[in-house]
Amino acid sequence: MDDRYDHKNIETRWQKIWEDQGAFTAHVDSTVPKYYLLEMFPYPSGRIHMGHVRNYSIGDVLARFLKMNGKNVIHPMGWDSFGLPAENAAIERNVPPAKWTRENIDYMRTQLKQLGLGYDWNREIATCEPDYYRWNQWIFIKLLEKGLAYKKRSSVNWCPHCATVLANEQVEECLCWRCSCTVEKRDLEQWFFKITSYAEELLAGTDKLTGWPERVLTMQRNWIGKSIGVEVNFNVVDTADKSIKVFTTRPDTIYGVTFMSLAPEHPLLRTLTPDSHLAEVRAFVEGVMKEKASAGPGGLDKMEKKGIDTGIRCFNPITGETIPVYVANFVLMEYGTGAVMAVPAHDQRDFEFAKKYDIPITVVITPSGVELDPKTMEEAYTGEGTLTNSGPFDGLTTDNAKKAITNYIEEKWAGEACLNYRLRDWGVSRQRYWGCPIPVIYCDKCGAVPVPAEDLPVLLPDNVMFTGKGGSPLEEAEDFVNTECPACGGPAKRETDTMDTFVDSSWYFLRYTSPHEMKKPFTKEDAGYWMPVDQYIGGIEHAVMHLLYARFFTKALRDMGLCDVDEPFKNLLTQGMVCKETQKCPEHGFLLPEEVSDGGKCVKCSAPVVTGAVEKMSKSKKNTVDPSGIIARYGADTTRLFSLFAAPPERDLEFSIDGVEGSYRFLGRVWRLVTGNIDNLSASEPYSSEKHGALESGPLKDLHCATHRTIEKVTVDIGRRFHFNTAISSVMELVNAIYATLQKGEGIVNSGAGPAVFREAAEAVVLLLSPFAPHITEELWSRLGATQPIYETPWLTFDRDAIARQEVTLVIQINGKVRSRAVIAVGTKKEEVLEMVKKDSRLTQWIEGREIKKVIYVPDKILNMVIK
RNA sequence: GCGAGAGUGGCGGAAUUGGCAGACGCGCCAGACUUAGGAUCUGGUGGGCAACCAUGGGGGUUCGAGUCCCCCCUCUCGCACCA
Repeated sequence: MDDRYDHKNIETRWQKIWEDQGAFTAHVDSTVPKYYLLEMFPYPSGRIHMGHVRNYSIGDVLARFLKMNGKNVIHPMGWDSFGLPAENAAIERNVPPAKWTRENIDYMRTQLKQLGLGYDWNREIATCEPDYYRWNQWIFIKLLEKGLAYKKRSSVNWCPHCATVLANEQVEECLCWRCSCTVEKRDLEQWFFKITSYAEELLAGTDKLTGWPERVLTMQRNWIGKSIGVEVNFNVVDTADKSIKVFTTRPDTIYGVTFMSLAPEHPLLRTLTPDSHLAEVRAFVEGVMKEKASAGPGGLDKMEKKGIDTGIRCFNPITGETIPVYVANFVLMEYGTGAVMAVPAHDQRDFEFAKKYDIPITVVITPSGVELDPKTMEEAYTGEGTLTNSGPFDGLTTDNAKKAITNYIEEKWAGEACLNYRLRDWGVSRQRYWGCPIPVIYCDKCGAVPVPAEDLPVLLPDNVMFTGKGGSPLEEAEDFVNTECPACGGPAKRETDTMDTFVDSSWYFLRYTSPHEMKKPFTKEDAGYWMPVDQYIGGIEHAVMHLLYARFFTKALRDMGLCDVDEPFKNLLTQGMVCKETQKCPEHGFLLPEEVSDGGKCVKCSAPVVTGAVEKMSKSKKNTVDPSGIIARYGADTTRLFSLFAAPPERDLEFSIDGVEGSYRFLGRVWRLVTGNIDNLSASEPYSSEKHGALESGPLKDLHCATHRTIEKVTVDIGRRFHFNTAISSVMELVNAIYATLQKGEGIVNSGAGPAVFREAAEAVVLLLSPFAPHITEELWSRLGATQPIYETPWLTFDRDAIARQEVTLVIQINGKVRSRAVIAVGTKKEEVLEMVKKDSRLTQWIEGREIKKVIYVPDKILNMVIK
């Protein structure tokens, strides 16, 4: 008997069959409902990690399930293959980035195939290939024509270590998101995409994305940061036409303004500060700048609020009062107008500031029933209330006053209502080599000229030097830089910046629909059929940047007439992280498993090793697991099954080798169930009541019922809830039930309808398990005599009659405590149940001599008697 | 500080609509087969001798609460001087 579960053979064989037969090739077919399933494509870093395994296993379960359910599934895969690591490899190991990247892609593609993932590899794309990035450039030029791409000099975040510009989103608490070194400010000419033009639509869209997790939507709303308010001009005293513009969301408090605060970077400080205060203001501003630069991570919020009087005075346009203008360290130049009208009574920051510098506090909002006294107030009152000390507006509620005072300000030409967004335009320039060249040529006569569409792509030159000295290698590539002006033919120079790699990933899902199109990024027909992505799956780390940019691109492309979708991703699933416990030596820090001896000692110093917290797998914590090793030892099916069984997709997954063993054991159990009974199973066809007659009560009927219940549960769990862990557990239960039936006696499955019911159950196990463990199930399916592979086999439907029970166990409670159970016919009436209860000996001790005050009866479920 | 999510056996996790808490798996215990077992199969396994007690803690609603309401604690994530 050498028919053991040989995962290696089975998996390579079926992977070849799927590939040879083009099992997962997708074609447009308007007669079949389409389903676009997409997982975030990986950066080709060299090897896949457990996070990929999890992400792609989740996707593959859905792809296979939906295909079996009659959907025309498109399930593509590709490579987000521009980016820094390739360049670092070039600097450190002298490998050209293109070579390094392509080799990584080849290796990782093999790894993905080893997992048995059902991708349409005909649609594979790599963003670093010219036939992809030429369309990046094409779109860039379109954006330029539409006024959605522009260049401006601006202060940017500069990472000295990575020698590049970072987007705001790539800066976390003043540190570079990749290398964690302190980010500096630099002034550079940068290309920007005008995402702010779409701020309102991007925000409004968050209310329509009902298939997205609420927290992702919240993060995007926060990021867009819309606020409704007024810009108000405060005229400067002793000048004819100078004014300072402030932005406020609280026009209702304008009668309470007692001073104004400017950001230290505010340009008017230079021109308006009187000579008498100039030296003092300059010293203060310089001090604050220094402090900000050295504050480091999270330092800003800990900085003490301070400021000084600039000597400038201006008029409150509504009250006509003269107020002092301060410069304050907590006012942000980046937000609003960089100037704030200060209302100490109703803003906590202004309150603290006013207390510190003895500035008057005027109360203009009265909360209901409380009189505020500026002398005794200990904090600002920021809530709603009724206006007071506000001239004609006294007595209005805050809400009404906002509207009324805004109108009044507009009537007096003192300002206008406006919306303000925290969202900034998207800076896309990167001083890097391994990215998509920005298709612009600079000519002394004609200025910045876009490269004509027929000259695309602007190819990345491969004869460049990597010195690692900072700056872009493209700047040194003279063949690349020196060119002709497309407009006048004169000598000109190319833009040497490349695009942020988030540009690449902002439309790749559209390219998948027309991966071989030569004349356009994609065709309207293909996109029209396949888009939007029905289900997108990926990590929560992309909640803001990638997903917001992709939404922006989709809308911009729509407005260029290239496609008809408003939102690219209908449903979004953010999977949890893959974690594992860490091991730590007090002396040597985190340890690899091989650095821990059998006795739990550090191999370097013999100190006892502490098993630390369960944390996200990362190289620095030395708690990673290479999926290749797991696949080699246990097989792809086991690896997939484990990563789907140990936790629901959206939660974190804790890796455990014992759990992997458990999954492997289960597959072995399924294997033996089918192969060990193959003669019996082959001799029959699945049970049907017409052919085999109705089943009498007993083990066979129970097994038939369990089979159909499992079909129902797995169908719902995969299709509606994405709870693969419970789907798998219910298949395990069915397997247990089959074994238990076999245990009850050989005769049961050998005679009468036995073989048919057994076959039906075994087929259900194989088919229901197939999205999770596709190889072993294909193998067993063919051994069961199937002529059609599982991926072409329809999903199982369940028989309502088989599930319907004739009898149920009724729980009988006394005062809410379970005291007995009774098997009753479905639909038994309350009176009949009460009759039975009276005869139940387990209940007499509770009921006898007591008064039954109340009886609650939930048919077929529970009977609760309240007694005294 | 604001917002979101979570807290259930020794562990990962079930419980879909307020109705038997702990499915399924891991681990552990016992047994069977066996030269052997890290294979396989079978049984047991929240705590407590029991009545009973148990879903982070405390109140409440209800015949009945892991599930609903109020207060509090802890953890994770996101945002954070946003005017």
